Amino acid sequence: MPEVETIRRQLEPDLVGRTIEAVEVLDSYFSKPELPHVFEKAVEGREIVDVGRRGKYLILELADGNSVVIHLRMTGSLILVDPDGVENPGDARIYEADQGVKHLKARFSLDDGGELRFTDPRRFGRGFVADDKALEVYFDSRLGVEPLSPEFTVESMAAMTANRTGPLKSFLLNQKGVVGVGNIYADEALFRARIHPLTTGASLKPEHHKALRDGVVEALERGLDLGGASIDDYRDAKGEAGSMQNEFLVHRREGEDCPECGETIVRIVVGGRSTYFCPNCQVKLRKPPRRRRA
DNA sequence: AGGTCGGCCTGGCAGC
DNA sequence: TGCTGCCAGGCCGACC
Repeated sequence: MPEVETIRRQLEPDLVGRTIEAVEVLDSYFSKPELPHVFEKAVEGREIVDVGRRGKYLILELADGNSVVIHLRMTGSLILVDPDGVENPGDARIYEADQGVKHLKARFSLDDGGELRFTDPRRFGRGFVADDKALEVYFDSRLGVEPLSPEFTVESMAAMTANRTGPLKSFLLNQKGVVGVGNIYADEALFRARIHPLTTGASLKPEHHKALRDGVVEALERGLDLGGASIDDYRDAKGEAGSMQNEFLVHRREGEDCPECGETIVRIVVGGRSTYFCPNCQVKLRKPPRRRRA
C-alpha cells in the first residue's frame, strides 16, 4: 500500500484535469477478462477528475462517472513520462533497463503530450473500467477498513480478530479485515507489535489489539515516509526506487540480529508466504522476552 | 463462514 | 556453459 499511495500522490497533481486522448493495451492480460479494444474505447477521450486509492487499487476517476482501476500486484509499475520526455531522470533509467519497451503492457496518451505507461514483467497486474456503483460492489465484497482512516480503531481490530482461529499473519494479508498490508508490512507490523506471526486472533488480549493496530499503522506510515520498498521491481511514478527496504526491522533479514534484542531473526512459512520474526521478542506465550542488548 | 492450498506469471539465481 | 528447479507474492477460486 505505501508503494501505491506513493504513486498516487505523484500522479494526482499531474493527471487531474488531463484528458486521456488515446489508450493502447499491448498485452491482453492487462485488461483480462475484458478485450483490449473494449477497455481502450471506454477510456479514450475522457478527462481525469481525481486520482484515488482503495487498498492497493489505484483509481483514475473519469469525468463520465466511470473509473479506471489499476492493480500493480507485485511487479507492475506506472511511470509518468513528461511531455518533454527525456528531462525526467527516471525515464533514462527505464530505457536503460529496457523495461519501457520489453514489459510495456499499456500506455495512456495525455492531452499535454505526456504519457502514462504501465509495465509489468510478470503480467500479474490488471486494469479495468467500472462505474461508481459497480466499483462499490466490487470493493465492498473484497476489502475491509483502510488502515490510515479514523475507522481503523483498537475496537475495530478487536472485532475483526475476535473469532479468528488462523495465524495473525494470514489475517493481515487477507484484505477483508484491514486492507493495504502485504507480506513486507505484515512482518514489520507484527514485529512492532511484538506478536508472533502464528498467534491466533481469538487469543489476543486487549493490549495486543492496540499493539497490533499501532504496529500496522506505524509500519505503513514508515513505508510511506520512505517512498515504499524497492526489493526488486518497484519504482515510483518517476522511475525512482523507494528506501523502505533499507530499514526493514525483520523482513528478509533471516540470520541477522534483531534490532531490539540481538537475537537471530528466523524465517518460517505461513500460509505459503515467507515470514520473518524475532523468536525472542515475538513470543507465543506470555513469558516476557529477555533483553540482551539494545 | 473461516481456513488452507494451489494456480497464475516471469526473471533471477543456486546448484549441478 | 547450460540446464533444471525453486523462489518471489497479491489475489482468486476450489475445497474442507
